[in-house]
Amino acid sequence: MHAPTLPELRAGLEAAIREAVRALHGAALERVTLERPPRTELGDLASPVAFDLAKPLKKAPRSIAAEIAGALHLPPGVREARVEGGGYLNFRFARGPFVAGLLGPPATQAPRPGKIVVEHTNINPNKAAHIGHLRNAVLGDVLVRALRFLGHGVEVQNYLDDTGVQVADVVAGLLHLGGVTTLETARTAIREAALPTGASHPKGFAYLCWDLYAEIGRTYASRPDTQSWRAEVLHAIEQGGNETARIAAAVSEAVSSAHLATMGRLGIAYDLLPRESDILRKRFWTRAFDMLQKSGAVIHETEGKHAGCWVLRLSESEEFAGMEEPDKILVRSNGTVTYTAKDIAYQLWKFGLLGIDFDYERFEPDWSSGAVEASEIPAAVRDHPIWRTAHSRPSDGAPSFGRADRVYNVIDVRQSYPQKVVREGLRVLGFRAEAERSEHFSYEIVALSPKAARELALRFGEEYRLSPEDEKKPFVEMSGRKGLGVKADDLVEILLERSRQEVAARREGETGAAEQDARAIAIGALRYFLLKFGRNKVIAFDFDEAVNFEGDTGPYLQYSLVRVENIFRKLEERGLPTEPSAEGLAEADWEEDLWSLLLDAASTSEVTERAVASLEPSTLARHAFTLAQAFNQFYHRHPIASEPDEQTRNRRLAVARIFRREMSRLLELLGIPEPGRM
RNA sequence: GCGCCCGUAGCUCAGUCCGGAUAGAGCGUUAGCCUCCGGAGCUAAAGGUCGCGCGUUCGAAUCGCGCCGGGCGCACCA
Repeated sequence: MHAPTLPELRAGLEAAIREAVRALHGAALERVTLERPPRTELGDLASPVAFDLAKPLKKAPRSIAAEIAGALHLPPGVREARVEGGGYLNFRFARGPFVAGLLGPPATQAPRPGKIVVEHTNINPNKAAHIGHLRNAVLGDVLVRALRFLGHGVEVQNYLDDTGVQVADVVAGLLHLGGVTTLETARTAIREAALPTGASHPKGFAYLCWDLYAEIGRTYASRPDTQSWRAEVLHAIEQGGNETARIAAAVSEAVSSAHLATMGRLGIAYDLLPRESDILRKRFWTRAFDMLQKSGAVIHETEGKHAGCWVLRLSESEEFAGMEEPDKILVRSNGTVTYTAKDIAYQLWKFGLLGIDFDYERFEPDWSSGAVEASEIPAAVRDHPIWRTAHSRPSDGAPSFGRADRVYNVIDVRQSYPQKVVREGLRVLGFRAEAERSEHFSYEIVALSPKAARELALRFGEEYRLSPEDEKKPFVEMSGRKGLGVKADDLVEILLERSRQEVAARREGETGAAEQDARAIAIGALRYFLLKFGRNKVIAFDFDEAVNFEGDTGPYLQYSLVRVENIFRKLEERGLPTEPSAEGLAEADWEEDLWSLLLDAASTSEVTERAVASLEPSTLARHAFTLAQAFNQFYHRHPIASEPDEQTRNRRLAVARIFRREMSRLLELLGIPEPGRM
C-alpha cells in the first residue's frame, strides 16, 4: 500500500473538510487552513476552520468543530480528528505507515514543463567581487537549486557589462596611472598582477583593479580635467578595432574569470555569460527599438526637457501613476542608448521574442585567480560547461539559450524602478504574459556596520576612515568607487583561517582531509550567513557575526550531519544493524519528540515550494536549522549504539536514517558542502 | 513631495503573505552536563508596552487608517 506523503495528507484533509462542511451546511469554504499546532501533543495538523464558520452559522466554534469531526470521512493515513481548545480540529496521522513511507525511496519530483532563466551575479568585470555580490550570487544559486529540485528546467545566466563606464574607468587607470601602453603590457600586468609603474597585488589582477578603480576615482575628483580620460576610453571601446578596446576586452575577461573562480569556490556555476558587447554587435537594441516604435509606446519628444530624446510613455500606466516625470528616456538626445533600453532588448531575447540570437562559444575560465586556488573549485563546478556569447567564430554544439517561459532577474532592491520599466517594455509590446513572468527577485544590500568599517580602516589605512556623517549612520553602504568594502575572497580567507584552526584543534596529524573539511566548513558558514536573513533585510555586515560557527550557523547544520554519520560508523564498528528493520515499526509507539522530528524531516518539498513561491530562500535555511536543532536534542536524549532494547534502537535508527537523508537534501539545496568529519 | 522596505528580548533575527492555542531562535549573561554515537553540542534561568495611536474582529505582532524613527528609490548614471 502506498504510504501518503505530507502534501498528500494535507490535500486529503482539505478535501475531507470541504466535503463535510458542504454536507452539513451546504457551504463552500473559501480556503481551508491547515497548520502545525504549537505542540505535537495537540496533533499533527490542525484547522481553525470552525472559527471562520462561527459567525455566519451563529454557533459556538466548538460545536461546529464537533459536528464537522462527526461528519468527516478521514482520508487514508489520518488516524483521528479531535476537537480541542476553543474549537480547533486537530488531526493525528497513522504514524506507522507514515514512517514506512519516509523510509522508502524519496518521492521524485516529476519534471515540470517550461524553461526558466535565472539571471544573477552580474558583476561589473572591473574589480574584485565584494560581499554584496556574494549575497546576490548565493540567493540566485539557491533559487536555481530549489527550482531544479522541484523539477524545473533552469538556465543560469550571468550578464557581463564589458563595455560600460566601470570597465572604462579601470582601463583609463591602467593607461594613465598604471603605465600600461599596449595590449602586450596589459597582458603582462594581468598575468603578473603588477603594473609597469610598480604597483602590484599578491591576490591577483582583480584585487589590483580594486585599488586602481578607487585611485582613478580619487584622481577624477582632485583633477577634474582627467575626466576626459573616461570619455576617450568609452569612445575607443565603442569604435573597436583599436588597442584600447583590446585592452578593455582583456581586462574584463580576466576579471570576470576571477569572479567565476570566486563563485566557483562557493559551488556556484553558470550556463551562459551574455556580454553587453555582443548585444551591441548584434544590434539587439535596433531590433527592439523597431518593435517599440511600431507599437507607438516609444515616441520622439520634440519639445520640453526631453526634446530630442526617444522616451517610453509610462504616464498612462497605473504602476507609474503619481510620478512627477513618469516617462523613461531610452535614447538620449545625442543618440546614445541608455542601459535600461538595452535591458529591454535583452529581456525580450530571454523570452525568445526578439527574433534574433547571439552566437556562442565555450569559455574556460582560469580557475586560479591569485585569491583562489584551482583545487578549491568543486568538480561539479569545474566540469560544468560554461558558454558565452561570441564575437566571432562561434563554437559548434551550443545548446539553445534563452526562449524562456519565465525569467527571474536577481538584482538588488535599488534597481526596482528600472526593472519595472523593463517589464513595462514587454507589456507595451503586447507581451502581457511574458511581462507577468518577468520577475524581479529583489533583495536588500549588504552594508557595513560602523564597527566593520572601523576594522577595515584599521586594516587598510586612513583613506577608508568614515566621514563624520557616515559615522552617525546605522550602517554604511559599500562603495567600489571609494574602494570601501569587504572583498569576497578576503572574507573566505578569514573564514578559512578560522575553520582550519578549529579543525586542527580537534584532530592531530592529518592534512589532506582536514583541509577539505576546513574548506567545507568555511563555505558552509559563509553561504548560511548570507541566506539566513530575509531578503528584505539589510545585512549590516559584522566580522564577528559572520565568522561565528556556533548556534544559528552553517557549521551547526553540518555538524548535525557529521554526527548522524558517526552514529552509523559506530553501529558498524559494533556489528549492529545500520538499516532499520520494517518489522515492528508499523505498530511502534512513537515518542513525541521523535515523531515531531519526523514531521519536520518530511516537509522538505513543502518548504522548498514555499521558498520559491515567496522568493525567500531564508525559509529553507531556517527550516534546516530547526531540523538540525531537533536532531541534536534527539542525539542527546536517545542514544542508539548503546541502547540495549532492540525495538527502541530500531525506532531511533529509523529516525536517524530519515534525518540523514533529508538533512543531506537540504544542505544540497542550500549549496552547503558536507564535511567528512568535524 | 510621491513610492517601496525596515522597526519584535541587551545585540542579530524568525513569526506578518493567509488574524487563532502560552510571541520563538541564535548570540551575549548566569548556573549546570563529557567513564556517553566526539561539547562546533545539550539542559535550565533571567530577559518582551511586538515603534506609537486609533479602528476592524469573538480574537491583532499579523488586517486598515494616521503618526514617529531609520534606509532606499523616483537621471539624457549603471
